[in-house]
Amino acid sequence: MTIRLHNSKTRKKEEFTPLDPKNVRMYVCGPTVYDRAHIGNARPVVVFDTLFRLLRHVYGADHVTYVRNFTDVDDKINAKAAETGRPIRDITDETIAWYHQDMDALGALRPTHEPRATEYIGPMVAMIQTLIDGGHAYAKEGHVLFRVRSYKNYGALSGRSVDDMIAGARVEVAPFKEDPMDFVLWKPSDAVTPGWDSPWGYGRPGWHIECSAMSYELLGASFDIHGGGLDLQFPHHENEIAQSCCAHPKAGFAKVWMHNEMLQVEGKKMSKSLGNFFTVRDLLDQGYPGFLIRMVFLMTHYSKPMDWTEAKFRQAQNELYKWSYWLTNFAETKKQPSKEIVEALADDLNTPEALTVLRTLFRDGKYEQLAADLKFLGVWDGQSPDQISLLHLHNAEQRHEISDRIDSLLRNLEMYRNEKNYADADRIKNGLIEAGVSVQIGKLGTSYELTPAFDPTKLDQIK
RNA sequence: GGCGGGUUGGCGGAGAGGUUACGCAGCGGAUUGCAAAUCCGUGAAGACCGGUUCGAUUCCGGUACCCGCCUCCA
Repeated sequence: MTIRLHNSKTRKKEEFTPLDPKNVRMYVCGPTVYDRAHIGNARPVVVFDTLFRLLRHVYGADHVTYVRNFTDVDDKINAKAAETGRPIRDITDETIAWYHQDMDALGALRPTHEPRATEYIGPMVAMIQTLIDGGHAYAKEGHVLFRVRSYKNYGALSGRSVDDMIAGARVEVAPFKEDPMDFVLWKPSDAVTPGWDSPWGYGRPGWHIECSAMSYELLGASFDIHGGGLDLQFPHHENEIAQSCCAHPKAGFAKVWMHNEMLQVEGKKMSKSLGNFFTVRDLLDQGYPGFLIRMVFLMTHYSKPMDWTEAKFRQAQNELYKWSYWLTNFAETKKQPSKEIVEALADDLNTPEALTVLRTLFRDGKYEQLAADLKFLGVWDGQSPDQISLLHLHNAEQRHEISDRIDSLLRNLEMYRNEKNYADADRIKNGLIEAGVSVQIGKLGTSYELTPAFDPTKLDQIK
């Protein structure tokens, strides 16, 4: 099995060859933990979880190490602490727990390691010292700055030159900077901001150094894949490369860089002011099942901008709903994923192609394989049609009541049909259809399915 | 202003220099008391302008529009 991945660094699709097939190593930039993850935050999680699943399948579950960090020292967290009066650790612990709940719901496997930045201050300080010793960084006025001009390849990842960026003239020019593009490795803290003692005084790390330090500690100076959202390509990843490559000049740092494109909502950039901002938790609470949210993500290739729309969700729901009727016996299947689905993912994570594979399996009646492939993708894990369609019904008691009500209506419908009283039969049938219940009248009897449009309140209007 | 990406049929969305993507919706048929479901069949595209080529939606250049980053908002 050959995996091919688009490498942002070379801008080409390349054959993936692990440095060590017994230990394939991937690092993905994780969240800053100050609030619930929004829907855009979830895209890289699902994208790289899909890659994680593929790598585990190809190289073996015990031969893949996936690291995703938690940034738990950050000015947004400090601001939240100041605003609420709560200790920082409370806020970050709570947010991490939320993150786990929400991402678990999307079917994302937990990474092998989820390091917190605050637990790696020592390695960060050590790396900063190495950079200073090597002439790549300098301390000034309690700050330590990375000397961008000392790394000749700076800008290679994002296709920019230092001179072009300065011409853009939007960089902060602080008096303690030798060059406007130099960025902070360490900055001073006051009495109310979190800080640690260091050779340069009491302070806290800049944003970028944590990923360089933690990837080094957990994956080594060279590893296979580094991922994250496209928005991180510059400056974050560019700075990571500069730091890591200058601190460990003989190593290659990440071989393959992968960036997922951004997410929009109903055709617009998600923003609080447009009112199209929502969190994963908002969707889950409204009854959008996590596995369907995941399926919506898989409908668009990771390298393309993705639009979250209600219509797209409905499409995913309808499709999975249709399939789920044939999968009830295969909830526990141990069948391996099909060659076709693995090949689709191996081709630069072509998840839309993977969905086409699923449709072909369905069309050909290969239901157990369909179940196995859905499980492999993390899109379905034995959910019944009702769990896919009953959006707003969470409690079993309600469900039971509704099911009794529909059964009773169907008994009346059958009675009228036996009497050839088609007027009354149609009245009930149309009422059920109006309520979003799909009615099937066959020679052997009458049955029904709840469609995604099901609205229980409309059942009461049927006389 | 600088850099990067995108633009495919009514909608979603891929691959491939030349042969049906696929799904949804539509249309026709089988079936049905009528429907639904199912099955069979079917129309529909490649932003615009040039270039390369025997041939381009697929390669190259330009234009328009959209998006992202350059501002520690993913």
